[in-house]
Amino acid sequence: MTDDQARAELAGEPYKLELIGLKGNAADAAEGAANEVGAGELTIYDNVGRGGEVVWKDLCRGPHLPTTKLITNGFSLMRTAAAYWRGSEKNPQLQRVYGTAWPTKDELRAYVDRLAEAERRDHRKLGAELDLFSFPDEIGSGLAVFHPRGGVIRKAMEDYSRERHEQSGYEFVYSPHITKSALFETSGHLDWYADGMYPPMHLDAELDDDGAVRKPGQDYYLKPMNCPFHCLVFRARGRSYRELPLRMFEFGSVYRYEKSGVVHGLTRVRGMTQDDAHIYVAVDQIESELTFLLTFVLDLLKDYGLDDFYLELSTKNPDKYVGSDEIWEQATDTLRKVAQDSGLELVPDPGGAAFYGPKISVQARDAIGRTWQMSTIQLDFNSPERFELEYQAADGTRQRPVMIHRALFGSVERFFAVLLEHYAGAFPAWLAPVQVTAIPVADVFADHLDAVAARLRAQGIRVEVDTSDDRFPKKIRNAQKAKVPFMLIAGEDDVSKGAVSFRYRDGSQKNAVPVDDAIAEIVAAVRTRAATP
RNA sequence: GCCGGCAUGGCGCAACUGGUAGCGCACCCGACUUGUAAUCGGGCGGUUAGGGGUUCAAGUCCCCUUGCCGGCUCCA
Repeated sequence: MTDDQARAELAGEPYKLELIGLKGNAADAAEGAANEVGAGELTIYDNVGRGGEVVWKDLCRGPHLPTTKLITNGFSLMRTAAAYWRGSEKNPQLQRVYGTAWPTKDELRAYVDRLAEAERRDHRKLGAELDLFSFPDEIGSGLAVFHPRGGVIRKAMEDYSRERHEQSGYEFVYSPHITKSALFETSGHLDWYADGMYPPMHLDAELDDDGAVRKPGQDYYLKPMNCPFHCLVFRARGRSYRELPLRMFEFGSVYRYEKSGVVHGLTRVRGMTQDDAHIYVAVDQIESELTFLLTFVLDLLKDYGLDDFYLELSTKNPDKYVGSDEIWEQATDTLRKVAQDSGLELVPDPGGAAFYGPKISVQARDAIGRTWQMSTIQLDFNSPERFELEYQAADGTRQRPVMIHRALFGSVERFFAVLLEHYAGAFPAWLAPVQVTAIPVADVFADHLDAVAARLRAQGIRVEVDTSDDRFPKKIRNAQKAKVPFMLIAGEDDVSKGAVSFRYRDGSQKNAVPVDDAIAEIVAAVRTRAATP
């Protein structure tokens, strides 16, 4: 039908009238509205009740099912929520009702099961159950504390990361949590991202009795990023081309004032620690350094147990960038080449780049097939300029380095959450907060296990002997609930043979294992960093 | 930030249309000394997130604040 006919039919529906007005509008199509209204003829479908009467009618490109009876078996309403009209927060909100429809009841059930599985693995729930971390209200939204058990995991994660960075030629730096506003004026963050920062701490000016300024007032900010500090480290003395690539690494804690509605467990927080590195390279080193870096990143992620990746290439947002088009193009081409050479799937993300340069991000699929954005590798032509970074080249000229930002975990908190959900709390032995629980069948056998535990501890294994007043089956249950990878059990039989019974987290068991063998197996399992059933 | 929902001991929950907060687990004490996911008994613990209001009376009703959950938007 024509637009006018449609307007007449839907005269009482302001939003529908707006859609009719958008039909075929090229400008809106470019913004993604093309999916809402096609450019062809308008069609309106009548939705008919049991008696054949028209219950309501709606614009729809169609086609429609002749009857909803077809899907009543696999249909379920899931939830309701508010959504902005046409996806813009400037527009009014409408109530959106979410439903899901499947060809069969079984497929619906499978879908609902997947949701239930994701809920079972929810890191917020596991974090409380396993006593890993919490978000006390008194501290504030999006600000976590790690409990001892979570702290052990986090320390193991960080220790291994440090070890690998050290082997790969990174140097460790440290920077403060707050800084005068001047630093973020230089970096440009106050211009672009002041809204995302915690508001400043004002220090008032100090005046002499005669009113002269003795000490000017000052604004201090919590840092939302580490890069400006690293640039200052670079600039702290003259640099030579011989030092490049110069790789600076820091577990840097940053604070970002995320909007109240977006904080979520450990995956979206207001205070976090980034495993942040900034690499300063000469222009002709970009490609080789990126290749080296991507290999490093993927290898390390694999060691933490993620092995299913694809890459995303985020390119220039035409409304939000600095630097010349030429250098953007060149950098984007280099990133694309390195990504393609990796052999991984490459997905474009047009307009997704930061204002200062394009990036590659590594997306990882977890144990139940969900994807998480993990590491990012970003090129930055802007910061070296703003901070006037220079090095002396072989020919004696002064050159400007290019900066590469990269975070491998993204943030330690977020990576912690991803691993917690990936493993559903059953961390591999090297990360498990308690690696071995030793359980005597009766108190009299505890000495035997104490001796075994002492030997394990000497090898750096985290082991506890359960000498509580609980009865034996309860102790098994407790260790099982805590998802401890290995249980060593000793009763009369084991003690008389100088052995232990070796129970795994999956419930399987080997009896009469000589103590030496049990210790060797545990030490080996921890050192290989392999997943533990 | 926006829309909607929610907030009861550490955790999970209960308390009819307003009528002086209960249970399980955890924790503490005692008994039991046990062969593979919960031994028994006793006890501690809450001014019902915080503040204000309505009422003879508020966990229950109203308002504000804080926080959480589901989305939207955002994510340097």
